[in-house]
Amino acid sequence: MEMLAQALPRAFYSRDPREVARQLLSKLLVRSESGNLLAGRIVEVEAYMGEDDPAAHSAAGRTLRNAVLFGPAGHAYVYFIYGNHYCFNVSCMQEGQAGCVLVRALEPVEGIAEMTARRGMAPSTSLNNISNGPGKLAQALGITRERDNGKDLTSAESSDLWIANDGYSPEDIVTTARVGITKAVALPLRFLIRGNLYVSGPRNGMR
DNA sequence: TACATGATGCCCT
DNA sequence: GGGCATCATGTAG
Repeated sequence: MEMLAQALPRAFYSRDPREVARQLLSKLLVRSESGNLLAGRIVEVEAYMGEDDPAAHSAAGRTLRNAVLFGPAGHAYVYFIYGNHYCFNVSCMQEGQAGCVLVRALEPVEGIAEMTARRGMAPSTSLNNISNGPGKLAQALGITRERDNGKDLTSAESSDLWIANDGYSPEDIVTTARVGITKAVALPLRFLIRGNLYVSGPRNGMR
């Protein structure tokens, strides 16, 4: 699996977050950890549009925290939220323009025992409770702001975190409103694989 | 320097 | 289905 998988190039991310979001479905998010691989298939994402999107961290312009969003595409934007959780995003667009994709859920593929342990769950934990949410998947892959914010995701050689294409693509994509935000709540910018068992909470537009 | 808030998850009822 | 932990960041004062 890993041998055939190729890291997605920067050009993949250098475009509209809505397009990047849809194209990221079924790709692999991979962590290399002292010789071991932790990997999950991306099954749910959300697009954040930059300065025109009131719900985006970049809405009020560049700050110290969100600087990665204004840099080159294909880099990790990781932030700490609610005093407990990390959220993992990929920067999009050209340098100078914000915009990103939040990865909200993964289908566990590789290193499942390790991911389960990192989540503090029993080995018998159901597979669909390991990485079905942005905070959960960050914990499962050991993603933190300190370790990963700003990291280049386009190379498996120079980074221990990247996104790979192993040839899969979703049969059907469901589009819904985004989850957990208070501004621009109605925009249809959440995308998930139809019928997938590993997505977070709401499997349709209702919540 | 102080304060309000949040792209969540878990536990309780 | 609802309450709440917990803290980094940004903005106001």
